[in-house]
Amino acid sequence: MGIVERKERDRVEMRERIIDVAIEMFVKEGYEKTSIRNIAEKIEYSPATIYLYYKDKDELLYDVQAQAFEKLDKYFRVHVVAQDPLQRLEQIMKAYVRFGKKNPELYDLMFIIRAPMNVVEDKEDWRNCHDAFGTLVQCLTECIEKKLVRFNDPMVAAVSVWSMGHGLVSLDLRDRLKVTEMNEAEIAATIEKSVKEYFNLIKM
Amino acid sequence: MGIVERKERDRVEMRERIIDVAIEMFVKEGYEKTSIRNIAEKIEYSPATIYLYYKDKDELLYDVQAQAFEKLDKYFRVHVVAQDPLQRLEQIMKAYVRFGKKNPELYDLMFIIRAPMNVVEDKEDWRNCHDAFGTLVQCLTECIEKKLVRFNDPMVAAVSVWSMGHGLVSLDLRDRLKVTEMNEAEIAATIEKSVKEYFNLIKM
DNA sequence: GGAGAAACTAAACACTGTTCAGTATATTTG
DNA sequence: CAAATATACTGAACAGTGTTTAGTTTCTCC
Repeated sequence: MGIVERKERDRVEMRERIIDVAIEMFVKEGYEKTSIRNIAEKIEYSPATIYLYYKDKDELLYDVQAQAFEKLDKYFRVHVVAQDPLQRLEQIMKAYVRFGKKNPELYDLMFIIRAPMNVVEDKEDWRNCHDAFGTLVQCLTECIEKKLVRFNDPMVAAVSVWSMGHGLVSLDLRDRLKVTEMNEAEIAATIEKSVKEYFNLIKM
Repeated sequence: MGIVERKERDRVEMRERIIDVAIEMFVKEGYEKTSIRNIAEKIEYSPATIYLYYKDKDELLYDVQAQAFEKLDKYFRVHVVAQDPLQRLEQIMKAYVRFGKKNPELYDLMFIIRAPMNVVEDKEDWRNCHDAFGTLVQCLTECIEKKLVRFNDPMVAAVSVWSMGHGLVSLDLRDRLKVTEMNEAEIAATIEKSVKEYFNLIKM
C-alpha cells in the first residue's frame, strides 16, 4: 500500500508549490515586501497552512537561496568553460557580475540580505555557496601554481576577487554608485571597465 | 519678542531629541528592528508626535545617514593625514575598512540598506557621501598624474577602490565570509591582508 | 478673559509574522 | 459498514509594524 508514499509525495508537491510561488514573488517584489499572506493567497490556501510545511519565513528564504545558488551554478557552467585557469578566472568574474546585474533580487537574497540565523548554520543550502567559493579557490590555486597571477595565498586571492565582484555589484544594486554623478549607462560601463582593470592588475 | 524664534529653537531641539534617540537605537538594534513606537516611548511622547517633526521613517533614516557620514568624515580626518597621495590612498582604504568593522550598524545604514527613495534623491544628506567619493577621486587623480598607480581613469580607479573596500566590509558584515571555513580572527586577518595585497597590486 | 493657533495624543487603519483551537477530511481499526 | 483515530486545514486571534485622523489640551495674542 503506497498511501504513506503518496502522502509523502503530496507533501513534497505542496512544498514545491509554496517555494515556486515564493521564489516568483521574491524575485518580483523582493523578500521583505512578500508576505506569507500573499503567498498563501496565490496558492489558494490559508496562511496557517504554509506553517505546516515551512517552520517560518526564514526557512522559505533558505530554500529559495538554495535554488538561487543552483541558478548561479548553471550560469557558471555555461559561461565558465576555458581550460586556461587565468581565462577561467576572468570568465568567473564576468559571469558573477552579469548574474548580479541580470538577477538583482536573487543576488540580494544570496549575498546582501541578513543571513537568517534561525535556521541552523551550515545547512545544505549554503553547500552551493561553499562549492562556488571552493571552485574560485581552486581556480586561483592553479593560477598561483602556474605563476599566472600576482597572488601568493589562494584564500586571500579568492576573498579579494570575490570582494571586488561583490563590491561592484552590491554598490550598484543599492544605487550607491549614483553619487558618482554618472548615468546608468556610464555606471554599467565603469563596472565592466573595473572588472577588466582588476584582471589586468592581478595577472602577471 | 522672540517667541517665533524660541518656537523654532524648540522645534530644532525636538528634532534633535528624536534623531539622537533614533541613531542610538539604530546603532544598538538596527534600522528594521527600531520602531517609531519605541523611539516615541524613549522620548516620552506619543508615536504620532514623531510625525509632526519627521515626514516618515525614511526621513529619519536620511538624517541619521547624514550624521553617520559626518562620523566617517571625522574618522578620515584623523586617520588620513599623509602628504603623499599614495600613502593617503592606503590610509583611506584602511580607515574605511576599520570604520565598517567598528560601526557595523552605521555602515549598514550608509551603504547596504536600500536607499530610501521616498525622500527626493540628491538631498543634502548625500552631500557627505558625495564629498567622500570626491576626495577619493581627487586622491586617485593625483596618484595617476604622478604615475604612482597602475590606473588610467580616476573614475574607474575610484569605483574599483571603493568596491574592493565595500566588498570586503559588506561580505564580512553579512557573514558571507563564513563559507570560507575560517574563524573570526582568520577572517579579520584575511581582510587586512586583502587590503594590503590590493594596495601592492595597484601601486607602480 | 476669550478667540484662534499650535502642540499633542488616543484610536483607528491596514498591514506584518506567527500560533492555536477547532473543524473537516481521510485512514485505520473493530 | 460504522466508529475511532489520525491527518489536513483554517478562522481568529496575538503582538507587533508604519501611518493618519479626529479630537483634546496648551499656548499666544488681542
